[in-house]
Amino acid sequence: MNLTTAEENYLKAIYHLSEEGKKSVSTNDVAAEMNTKPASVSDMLRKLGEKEVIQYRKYYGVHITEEGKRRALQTIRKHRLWEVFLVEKLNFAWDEVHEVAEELEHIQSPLLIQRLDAFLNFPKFDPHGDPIPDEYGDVRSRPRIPLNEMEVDQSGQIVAVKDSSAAFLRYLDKVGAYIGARIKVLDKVEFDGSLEILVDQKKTLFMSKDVGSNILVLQS
Amino acid sequence: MNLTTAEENYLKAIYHLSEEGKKSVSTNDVAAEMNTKPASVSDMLRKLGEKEVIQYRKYYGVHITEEGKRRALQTIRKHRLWEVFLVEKLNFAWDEVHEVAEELEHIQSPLLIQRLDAFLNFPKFDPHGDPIPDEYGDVRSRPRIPLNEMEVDQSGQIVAVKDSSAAFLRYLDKVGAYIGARIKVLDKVEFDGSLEILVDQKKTLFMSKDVGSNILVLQS
DNA sequence: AAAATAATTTAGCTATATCTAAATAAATAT
DNA sequence: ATATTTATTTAGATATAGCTAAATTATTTT
Repeated sequence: MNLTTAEENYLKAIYHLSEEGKKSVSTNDVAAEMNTKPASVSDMLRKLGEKEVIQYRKYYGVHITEEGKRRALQTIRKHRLWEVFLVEKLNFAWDEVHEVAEELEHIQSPLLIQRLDAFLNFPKFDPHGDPIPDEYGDVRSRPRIPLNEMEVDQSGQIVAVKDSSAAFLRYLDKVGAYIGARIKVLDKVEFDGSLEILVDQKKTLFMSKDVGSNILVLQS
Repeated sequence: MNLTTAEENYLKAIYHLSEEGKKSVSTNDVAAEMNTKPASVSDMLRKLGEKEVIQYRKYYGVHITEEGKRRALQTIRKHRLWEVFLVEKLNFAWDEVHEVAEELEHIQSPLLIQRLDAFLNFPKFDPHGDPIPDEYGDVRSRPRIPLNEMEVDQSGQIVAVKDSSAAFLRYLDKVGAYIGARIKVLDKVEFDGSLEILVDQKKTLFMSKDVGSNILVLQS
């Protein structure tokens, strides 16, 4: 049984919301995430329930099923592989890839994805540092902490961002930070939690606690 | 004003039918080409007429407009660039690419196509030997003749096929012919027009007149 | 020129995916 | 425990893209 593009997008949104720890995901949550109206969501939840990728009880929100999770992870896998392709092969900036990947992820061809994966040399993380699920939906994530929770003198590598809005990504680019950059915490201001960071053993960078909390670091 | 995926597909079909020399393209022709019913075509022609990519007079078929031609060629350009990508980078066989390219051609991102074009080194022909229109819809085609119209002892290179059905492409693969192969006509049987061909200065190949008429050759 | 046939269009239906407005259920506050 | 507020669903639209069956127009045959 196949899902339409719209259904795939809803399922992906429900998967992401489910991962945020809540027991169940509400109609309103989904509407906010998808930028649609709750009325449209109700209808879609009924359909997804019938297709058994979610468990839906009217008025009480939804739970994603195992089958639903599997399918959402397939879509996420495709999205992230295309992002790697766009950045590494077509020289897109990492803040330009999301929209296009959002379209590419719905192309139906298991062979295409297999070949793309091989062509890209089986990448394990996308350009934002998010892990790429394997064919079976397994994800190997790296242990990572927000930059602002590191101690002075500790070092690591930027591997992901929490807020991947275009605005934030552009900001990072501007100040010379990027996924993969090697960093060291030079100073933490006790008063406001702002940080002084050494990037790639060259540049010194000042950032607010807020910015720091949006940057995830693999410690070394 | 944008076209939907379905509208793009109809327009492409109308463009191809228009190229076959007829003055105007009929509803039935389009229905046959698109595997839909004439009733559905009537409706779509009305819409495409309103969007001014075709000129539509009820009961008298359609003419594609300049704007329509420009748009059809953009879609064809995208389709053929993706085919090159699938064959050259992802190692697809040339008889496996059509379906996937049919989906990929509808991704909306001028930047993507620009970058893909550059990544592929600005190819001028797709894996079937068909020319790739440039950004402005200009097409440079090579003069080419059907293999069965060549004389004995003449040489050339296979650059395209007329019938690009999967069955025919598989047949060619099986017998060791391919786009790009250098060939020489060793013999033509007067009785039935069948041919004896030397492929890549190594293999000898016998083929019927029918097969020969489906293979297009750039003479040298 | 009328009749028969073929091509095309229209009308009305289905399915998807959205919306607004109204109705209803659940949660919260008094 | 009742009233208010919030969340959710239902009902009824709209738009796209397809279908069948009936109606209409164009073409061909006699």
